[in-house]
Amino acid sequence: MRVTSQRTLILDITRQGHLDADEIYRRAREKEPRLSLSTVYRTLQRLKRSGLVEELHFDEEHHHYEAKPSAEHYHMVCLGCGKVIELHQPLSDFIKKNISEAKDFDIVETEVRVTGYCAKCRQK
Amino acid sequence: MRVTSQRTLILDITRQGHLDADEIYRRAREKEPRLSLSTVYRTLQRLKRSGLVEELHFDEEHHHYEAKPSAEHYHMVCLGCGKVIELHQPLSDFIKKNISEAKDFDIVETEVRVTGYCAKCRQK
DNA sequence: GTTAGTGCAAAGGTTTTGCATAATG
DNA sequence: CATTATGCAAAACCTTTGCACTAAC
Repeated sequence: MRVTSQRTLILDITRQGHLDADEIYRRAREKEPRLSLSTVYRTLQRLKRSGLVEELHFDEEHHHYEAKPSAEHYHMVCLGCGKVIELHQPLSDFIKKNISEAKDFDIVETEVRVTGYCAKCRQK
Repeated sequence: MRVTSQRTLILDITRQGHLDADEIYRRAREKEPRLSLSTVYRTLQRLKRSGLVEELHFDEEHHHYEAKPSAEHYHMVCLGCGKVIELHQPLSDFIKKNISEAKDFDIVETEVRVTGYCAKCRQK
């Protein structure tokens, strides 16, 4: 896998949080205006396969991406305002113990997505 | 919300497992050949909002849907063969206790998606 | 130099929308 | 009968692909 300026840039941007492909594209073009959207998609796929980037599935029609974080965390999506809150409670130990033993399954990744209402939206 | 033959049919099919919109469409047309794909999409959205149907996010580019099950369960997706295994271990109690207290968040739904390799694919 | 990656434009697939028609309560 | 849902066709949207060109190793 070759190191190109585009790949470095995209991976860097991916560290800014959970962004969708188009947002990554827009931010990347500020630094490298000739970058194409296809390269963004191709690169994200590659980074995902090589395990550097995680693909997230919120409730919207498209995916979001973020650099695979060193510290395990999950996401809560508010149905009221769309805000995404990061969850730093580790769950994977619990899930792994509970599941992989019982099911003989080799877990590579765990995504936990909780939807509901945040404190502010609950009041309304 | 009106009860129409299309809605009843779609909700019924949704009970056959986690299906994508197109598969639901194909199965539904066997019984009601004049049904349109737009109705399938519109109906799934409505059923989702009213809480009767759950939208699942596997690794593919499109969503899957299933009737909200009475018994809590989650999904393991095998990266080797694509098989989806249902997980009947309840996690939500653990998650709720761990999360909603700490974060003041009102949980409506929890999706847990585990990816990895099933017993067969692990051997290869 | 050979191979892999990029940009561009075009195609592919899925989902949404506008509008006239049909069906529900 | 008023209102909501449907079917159809077209549009919108996101993502992928083919190909000639460029850059990395």
